[in-house]
Amino acid sequence: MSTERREAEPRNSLEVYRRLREGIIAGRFQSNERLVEADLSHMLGAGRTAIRAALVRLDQEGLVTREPNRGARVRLVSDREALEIEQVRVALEQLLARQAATRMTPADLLDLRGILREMTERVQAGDPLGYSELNARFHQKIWAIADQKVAAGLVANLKSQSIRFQYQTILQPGRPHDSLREHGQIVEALASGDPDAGEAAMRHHLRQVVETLKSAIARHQGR
Amino acid sequence: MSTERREAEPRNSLEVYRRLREGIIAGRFQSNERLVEADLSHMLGAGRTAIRAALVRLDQEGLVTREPNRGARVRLVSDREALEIEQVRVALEQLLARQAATRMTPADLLDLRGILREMTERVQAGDPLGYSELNARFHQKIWAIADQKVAAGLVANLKSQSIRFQYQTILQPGRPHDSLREHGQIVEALASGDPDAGEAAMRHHLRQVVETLKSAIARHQGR
DNA sequence: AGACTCCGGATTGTCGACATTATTGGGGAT
DNA sequence: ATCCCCAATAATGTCGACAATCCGGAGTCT
Repeated sequence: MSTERREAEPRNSLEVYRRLREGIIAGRFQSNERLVEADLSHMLGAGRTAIRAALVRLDQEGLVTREPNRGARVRLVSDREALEIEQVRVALEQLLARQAATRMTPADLLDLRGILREMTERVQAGDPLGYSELNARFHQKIWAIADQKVAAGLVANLKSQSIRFQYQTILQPGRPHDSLREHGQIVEALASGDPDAGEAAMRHHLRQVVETLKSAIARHQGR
Repeated sequence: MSTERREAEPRNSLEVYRRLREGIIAGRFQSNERLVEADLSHMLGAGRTAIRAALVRLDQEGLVTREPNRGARVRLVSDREALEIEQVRVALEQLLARQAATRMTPADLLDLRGILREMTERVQAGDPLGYSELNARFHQKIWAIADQKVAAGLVANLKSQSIRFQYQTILQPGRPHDSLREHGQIVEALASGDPDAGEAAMRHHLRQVVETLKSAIARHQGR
């Protein structure tokens, strides 16, 4: 068990949920680690009631698995499932890009170009982690433009589930360069206002991501 | 408050969850009806603890909304959101159809043709409700063939959320006939084993559904 | 009359205690 | 030594009681 000090009092169950969630996503728990209610209760300074409610939510959200009478653990998503998730992401982000193309304002375009410029800098600086961060912001910006809460919510949730694989693609040699080019194509397609073009550019980008992830996983397994 | 008799004892919280869920989907609660924990507790013969856990789950699932200190209600999905959900469904079912095309066995094809035949009978018999039921089975069969649990799970969940709109399209005059033809095209495309064709046929079908739903909602609002 | 305050009932949120269920480890029989 | 059974332990599941919060209405002041 970790020996972290007891954190400041949350006192309400929503706060507990947020902390646990954040902790899992940030990787402060081992994958598949058991989440014992009493331990968490002590660690977070909240009652078991709040912990339980949070675990139920996280279970439904897919970040945690709970077996009756056997407690909860951090959910370990398999390689296979990570690929499935990425394929769903392809489908959903196509929809979002399509919608974004028809709704984009000049201000949005400026924002996207700004992010793209920063991404270029990160690639030139050889900083894949910084690039990855900007990459996330890029896509989130598109979700915001598309204004489809349902799709955006699902994609965001899926992303949190597959967080363990987040650097599997961008750390492949040569990938940042290609990725950057694909993002440029997305911006241009969206700028044209053509939904089909936006969808196509996004599809092309994310299918590359899927392929890269596939080979990264295959290599990883053969080890 | 409803005056139903107290149902047989569930005693465990999973059972409570299932019953509540089933009750909401079956429409046994008014849309937007308050779900008072004490009432449900008495109605289902379970403790408030179990009720609470179930409500948390249903909240995360999108079937119920909970506001802090203000309790839970059956979630009312707006017309706008129903359209968003249907669009997401288009995206996901395209993926599923694409995958199904590459994985389908002769036995699967026979099953699909069988369902299609029954659907034809229902149309001829002028039985839109029976048709709707078979329609659901048709799509579920495709999900099973595709063997993509993530996508299938999301679609199923979305469907339960928009249950209130389930007959909005099929009850439109002329719609069963068109719908039947579209399903036939889907089967043929899948039979060819071509993923692009499968995806295209499904897209065509579901975009029709979206358009039909859109006009049904518009008509409904102008009333 | 209108707005404001404050009280009482109803409902949710939290806690601690207890019941129930899995797991683990030891002891004995074969 | 190996297997089986059972007790001890640890964790989860459930319940009842109490605290905190919200809502509506009566009463009051302007």
